[in-house]
Amino acid sequence: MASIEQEIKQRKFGNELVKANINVLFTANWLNNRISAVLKPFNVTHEQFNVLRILKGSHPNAMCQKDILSRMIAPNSNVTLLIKKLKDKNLISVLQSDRDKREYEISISEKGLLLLLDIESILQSKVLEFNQLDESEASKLNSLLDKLRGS
Amino acid sequence: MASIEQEIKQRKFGNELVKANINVLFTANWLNNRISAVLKPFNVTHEQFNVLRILKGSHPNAMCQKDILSRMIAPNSNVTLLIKKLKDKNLISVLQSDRDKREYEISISEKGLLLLLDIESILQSKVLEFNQLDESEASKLNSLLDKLRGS
DNA sequence: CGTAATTAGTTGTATATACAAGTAAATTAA
DNA sequence: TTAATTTACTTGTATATACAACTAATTACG
Repeated sequence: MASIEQEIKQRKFGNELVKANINVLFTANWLNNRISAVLKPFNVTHEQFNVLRILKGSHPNAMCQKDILSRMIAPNSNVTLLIKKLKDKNLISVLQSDRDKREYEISISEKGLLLLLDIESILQSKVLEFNQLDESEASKLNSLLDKLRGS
Repeated sequence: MASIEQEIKQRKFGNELVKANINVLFTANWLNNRISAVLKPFNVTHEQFNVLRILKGSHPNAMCQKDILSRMIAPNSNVTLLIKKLKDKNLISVLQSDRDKREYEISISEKGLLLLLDIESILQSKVLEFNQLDESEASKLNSLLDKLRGS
C-alpha cells in the first residue's frame, strides 16, 4: 500500500485540502471494495448489509422505511427496491402498519440475524487485518472527518 | 452539520476504528453528493470529471486507457464506455495508436479544457465554502487516511 | 519461425443508482 | 367536514456499475 500520490500516480496536489478531499474519496472506494469482497460470497451488497445492521440495531423493534433511510450511510438508493431484495432473501420481514397504512413495519428475521453474525466475524478480522490505526488515531481521524463536513 | 453519530443516528459505535471506517464511507458519500451537484449543470458525472482532470494533467501528451485507469479515484467503471461518453461530447479526442494498434491515444480537447476551467473555479469556491479544515489539519487527515490503508 | 501467453481494449448482461413523477393515506385548516 | 397539503412509499426510466467472456494485437519462448 502507498500514499495517495503514489496510489493515483499524481505528482503534486494544489494543496493539502484538495488532496484530502481526493484522499477521502479514494480511501472510501478502497474500503468499499474490500468490504464488498467480504460480502460477495454471502450474496448481499454493501448497502443491503448496512440496512441489515441498522435493523439489527433496533431489533426486536421494527422500523419503517424513512427511519432506515435516515440511518443509512449512502441514503441515495431506491430503498423500496432494496427492501424488496432483502425480503426476497427472507432476511427481513415486512408488514403493513395498522397505525399508519402508508408505513411498513420492517424487522430483521432470524435468518438475517444469523447471516449478520457470520459476516461480522469475518469482516471484523479482515478490517483489523488492513486497518493500521490505533484507537487514538482513529479518534483523531473521526474528529477531522466531522470537521471537514463542518461539524 | 453534525458528528457522524448524529448524522446516521447511531447511538454508539463498537470502537473508534469501526466508527472511523463508517465515517470515511459517510464523508465520501457526502462529498460526492456535493461535487456531483456542482457538476450536474455541466452535464458531466463525477468520474467523467476525474478523467478530464487526469487528461489535463498529462496534456498536451496523450494517454491510453490503462494509464487513465491507473490514475482514477474509483477505477471500477467501464472505462471504454466512459471514454465514449466524453468523446461524444467532444471533450476529448481518441486516435488509434500507430505504435500499438490495440491502444488509443486519448487527449483532452480545447472544449474539454475550457469546461474544466469553468467547473474548477466554481468547485474551488464551493469546496472552500464547506471545508472547515486548515492546511495542517488537512495534512494530518491525509496521513491518517494513508495509514488507514496501510501506508 | 510458429505457437503460447500476455496485454489492451470491447461487448454483453445483470444489477444498482439517481431521480422525476405518481399514488394513496394522514394531517391541517378553512 | 371537506378540500388542500404533507407524508410515506412506489413506479418508471435513463444511466452507471460490476464483472465475466470475448477479440485482436503484441510479445515471449521452444
